[in-house]
Amino acid sequence: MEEEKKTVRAVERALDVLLCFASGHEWGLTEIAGKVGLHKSTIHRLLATLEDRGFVTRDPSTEKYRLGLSILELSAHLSRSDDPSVMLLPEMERLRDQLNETISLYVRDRTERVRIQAVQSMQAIRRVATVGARLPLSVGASSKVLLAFADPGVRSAVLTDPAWPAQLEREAFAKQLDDILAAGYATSFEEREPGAAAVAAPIFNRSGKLVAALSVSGPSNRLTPDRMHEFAPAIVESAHRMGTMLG
Amino acid sequence: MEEEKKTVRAVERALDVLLCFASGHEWGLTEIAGKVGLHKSTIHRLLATLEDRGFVTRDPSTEKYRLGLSILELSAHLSRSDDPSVMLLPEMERLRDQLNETISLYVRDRTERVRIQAVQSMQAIRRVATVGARLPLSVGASSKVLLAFADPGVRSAVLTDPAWPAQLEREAFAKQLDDILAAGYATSFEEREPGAAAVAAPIFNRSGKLVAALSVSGPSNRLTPDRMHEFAPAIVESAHRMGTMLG
DNA sequence: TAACAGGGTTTCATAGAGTGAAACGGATTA
DNA sequence: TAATCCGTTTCACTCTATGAAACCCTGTTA
Repeated sequence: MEEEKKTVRAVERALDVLLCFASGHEWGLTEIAGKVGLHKSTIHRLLATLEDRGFVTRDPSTEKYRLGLSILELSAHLSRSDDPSVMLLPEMERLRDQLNETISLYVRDRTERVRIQAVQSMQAIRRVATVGARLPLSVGASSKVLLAFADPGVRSAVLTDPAWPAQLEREAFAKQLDDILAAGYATSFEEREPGAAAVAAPIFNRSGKLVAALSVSGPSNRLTPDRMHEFAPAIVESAHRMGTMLG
Repeated sequence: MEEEKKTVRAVERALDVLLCFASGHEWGLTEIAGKVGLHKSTIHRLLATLEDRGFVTRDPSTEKYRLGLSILELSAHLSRSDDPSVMLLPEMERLRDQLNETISLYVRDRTERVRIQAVQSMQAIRRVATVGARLPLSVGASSKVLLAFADPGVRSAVLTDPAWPAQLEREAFAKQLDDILAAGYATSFEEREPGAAAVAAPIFNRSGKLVAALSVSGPSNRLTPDRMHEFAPAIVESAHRMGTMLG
């Protein structure tokens, strides 16, 4: 049962160090060593390398490490003109203006989902959504959309992943996904965060492949279950229109 | 004369692979191997590692590599609330509205400068500036500001850097920097790019340390030398106001 | 149809690169 | 002055990253 990994350990470790900065923006060397479970001297060398290439910098005042400008440089080249997160922005803004709630766009990345675009509601009480956030695929309306409408192979692969939460009853969850598949959209009510609710619909490209989930989220007192089902047709239609904009 | 490098070679190479994506967004394995000068199999392993951690992905259609969503995740945590690029945005927009030219914010990163923020002119013909761009420190108004007002140690270190363009006459350049230091701002006319001109002024934080250069740039027929000197006081004043906003 | 070319993938022996324990140094606090 | 708590440096050992070569595709040329 030998798992042949064709990866480079030192690089894996360095990238794990970088990923520490996905939660919180400033860490000391020892803190990072604790987080990734490696010896101080190892982290020291990795950080020196990352710093040399501009991926991290040391804050002059606090002496702690933070992300460097190379990340900025790379992120500038992330979105291309045919990128969904750019192409779909106008339609997202239109939908936001129509419903006046926060609109997010999620894609699946292995066994998680990533928010690749968001436009905020204008209301005083609103869902605040940061682009780039990485969330579990096990809860939330968009998660269920990303699983329900995925290729069957993807769905079963994710559900049988060892990292999948064990307490979640697979039978019931799979049943729920089938219902969503039939309904064409998903809702969640205080599922991931108390006080928050969301409706999500799938976006397919022209060749019928699931590319993203479009979600409308807000406080649960405004987005009641009734209200969400009322919104659903508009969201499904908007998601459909977005699909036709993609290759 | 052994330079003791305390960095990790494999990680350096992996980061160099990532930095390939700072120019152009899509590369094949062999192309990358050519760019960084390593063997195909080495690049293959490094890319597999980067892909495993979500730093690159393969485009399903073209089979080429491009940046992954982990970059997006990290870039979301780049700008903090006390980040100049966020703090100074309103004032940059105000200045743009006043002069109706493109406004950029540059910081020095070792022997280069990086555009950390930009707001575009509304005119039909305008300077288009992408955030994150990395430019040489040897030409352009902002470059000269970043050097002229830097600590003397920094200035001489950069000017004597082996990578500094040899044809540039150091004497004359140093003289020019001193003039800029006296004037309080710098201009450049078709210096880096034909048809483009710029004025730049230094931004100091409350403790008097140079933190960034504020630049106004546009087509050289609008930004004539005369016009730039006319604009200068407004730009210097705006830069000064920005400085008071920073810690 | 065979030969070729140009991408990506896999294997493998070898050297030398990365590793972590421990010791060191420099702050800050008791 | 002792005691912490970081970050830095050193060093012997082992394991890991390396690149040459061979291999596998798919598409192109003769």
